[in-house]
Amino acid sequence: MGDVFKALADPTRRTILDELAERDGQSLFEICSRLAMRHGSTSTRQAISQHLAVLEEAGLVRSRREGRTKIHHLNTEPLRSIVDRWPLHRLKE
Amino acid sequence: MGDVFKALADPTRRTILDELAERDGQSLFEICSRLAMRHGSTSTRQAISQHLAVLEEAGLVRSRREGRTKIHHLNTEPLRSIVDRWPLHRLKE
DNA sequence: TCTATAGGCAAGTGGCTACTTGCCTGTCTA
DNA sequence: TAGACAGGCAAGTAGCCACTTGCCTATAGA
Repeated sequence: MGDVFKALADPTRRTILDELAERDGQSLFEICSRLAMRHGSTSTRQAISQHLAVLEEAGLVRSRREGRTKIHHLNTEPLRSIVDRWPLHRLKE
Repeated sequence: MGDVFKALADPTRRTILDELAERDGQSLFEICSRLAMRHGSTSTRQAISQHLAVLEEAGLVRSRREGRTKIHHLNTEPLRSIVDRWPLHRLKE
């Protein structure tokens, strides 16, 4: 299991999570084109592919094969480890 | 303002936040010794100092001077940007 | 079957970053 | 005021990481 925090450290990977949060279940090429169109990304397919691998290692993205395409899904459950680790409940003191 | 995610990417920095969460308001030397004693850290004073600077840049640590010592406080408010960014409310679906 | 499509694998490269090292500044106390 | 104590500054180094490049595998459709 990869490091969730390290996976989140890269801005491109965070944008990928944004994109999947907006439209879940995209293929690699869909993510590439939508990232370029809507987020002004210049990353190549290989770069995105490697980023997705890191996100998958960290458990933030799950994927399933469908023929020759690979569908990617967002999984925010690992983020709970961040929320639970430090006390967030100090609103006003 | 520094990058909160990048600040959290380093395990040593996360341990510093753990330590401050347990006992808030410590000096640099206190953090150093307690990190070595209780967390098995081997980091030098300078390393810790630089980590604290990164955490302060990210707003996760606030500090105030008290004579020749510098007291460090935990500030978890920047963590909210992580929690609010992606939908955490998918418990079972 | 041939070709286009969707994606994977692996080596190489440049830049960032954590850490070290050495020295310096400011503050308290005897 | 001298020395100990708390911390800062800055240059250098080594390892990691994002990205590229080139080639390969597998599936779908004509």
